[in-house]
Amino acid sequence: MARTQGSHSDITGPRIREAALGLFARHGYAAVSMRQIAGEVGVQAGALYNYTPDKQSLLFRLMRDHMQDLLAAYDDLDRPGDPQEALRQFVGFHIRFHLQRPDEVFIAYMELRNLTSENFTEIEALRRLYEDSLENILRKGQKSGQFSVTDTKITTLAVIAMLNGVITWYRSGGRLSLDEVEQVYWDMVRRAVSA
Amino acid sequence: MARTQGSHSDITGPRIREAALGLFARHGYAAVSMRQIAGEVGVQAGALYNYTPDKQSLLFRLMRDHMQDLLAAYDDLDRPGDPQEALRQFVGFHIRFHLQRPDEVFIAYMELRNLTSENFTEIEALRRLYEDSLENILRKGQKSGQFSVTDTKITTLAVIAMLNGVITWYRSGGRLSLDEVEQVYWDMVRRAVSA
DNA sequence: CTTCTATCTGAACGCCTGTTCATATAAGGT
DNA sequence: ACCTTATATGAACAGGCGTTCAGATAGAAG
Repeated sequence: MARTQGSHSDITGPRIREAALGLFARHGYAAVSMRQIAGEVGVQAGALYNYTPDKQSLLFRLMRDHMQDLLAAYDDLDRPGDPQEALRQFVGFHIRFHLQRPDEVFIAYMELRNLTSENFTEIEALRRLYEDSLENILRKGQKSGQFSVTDTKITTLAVIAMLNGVITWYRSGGRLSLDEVEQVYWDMVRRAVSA
Repeated sequence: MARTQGSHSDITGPRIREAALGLFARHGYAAVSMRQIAGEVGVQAGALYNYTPDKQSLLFRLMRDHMQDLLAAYDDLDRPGDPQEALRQFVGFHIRFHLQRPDEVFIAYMELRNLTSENFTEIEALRRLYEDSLENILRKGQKSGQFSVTDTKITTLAVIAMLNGVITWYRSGGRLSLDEVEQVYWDMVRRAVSA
């Protein structure tokens, strides 16, 4: 049979992306086959090629869309002028945004090496944009004397690495609430950079 | 031909592990074939099975040996009694040890999901041991009033995540020396936990 | 009711996978 | 010089891979 009931492009497309997202996150890009993805959607492997030119593009688009969503969401915020407040906002935003999308985040930094070099370059550029927004906050605070950081670039990477750690252990309904987690991390970040 | 000149068990064995280490780190466990590893060593794929029962064991032993080396190296240190000094030592040790073994470190946290569940459990236990040694320092400092951390477990994970970040960007001969990097990170960690 | 077209199937393509094993050979011991 | 044994080859196995495509079908359009 073909074109089974209720099965349309605008339904199958997202379902393929969701299935790929979950499987890539759980088992890794290289370990997941197109047939597995198709199986999860309930379709034959050939049908996937109505929605992606190939497996690589499937991965790339997941990562690109995620990075673009991240940048757009951060851009949408009303950013405080005060560096300390801006940093606090960044920490909260980063934690919450990433905890809402564990699979995307996992893929975005685990599967970089499985991108072709052109695709890697593009994703790296997006990531750099995001890091720059944190670095700008740190530079502003350094200039105003509110922060004291030896090297804004390293501090940026260190802070983001620290915040990313949260997704490896946080489980909703666990010992700490989201607010408490945010508070703990904010305390550490604030003290780590404050003058 | 077989048993080519100068080719012995005690040479081929390590060479296989080295080849696997580099390839797993660069391309990921799932993306590397036994034939690729054999090719790098200069033997046929079948010969690998004189040294490992299967591909999974090759990965597992690399990870287990790394974790054991890490624990042994840390245990060998003369640990200071003062929590502040102990923390400083931990930060320096962690950065230097990990920068000396970028491939092992990369594998140790990227390939966890490719371990069978028994193997995963064993590696996780070793990792926990290492994390515990940091948590003990934090707890001691908290008790003595030198540190002020809301949650020692989270702080432990946050500090390690931050320190691990260094291996993603540090290149020897780059802008900063190892000493400078250590200093920057120590400044951040110290302030992040200090009372 | 018929036609058209988007959507899917199912088989096929050539190639690669981890692993096994009979066979060959070079080194080490006597 | 011979024999043993560790070590390696190279072919084979069954199965999986990403991708393509002719053909089938269901829903939309007229």
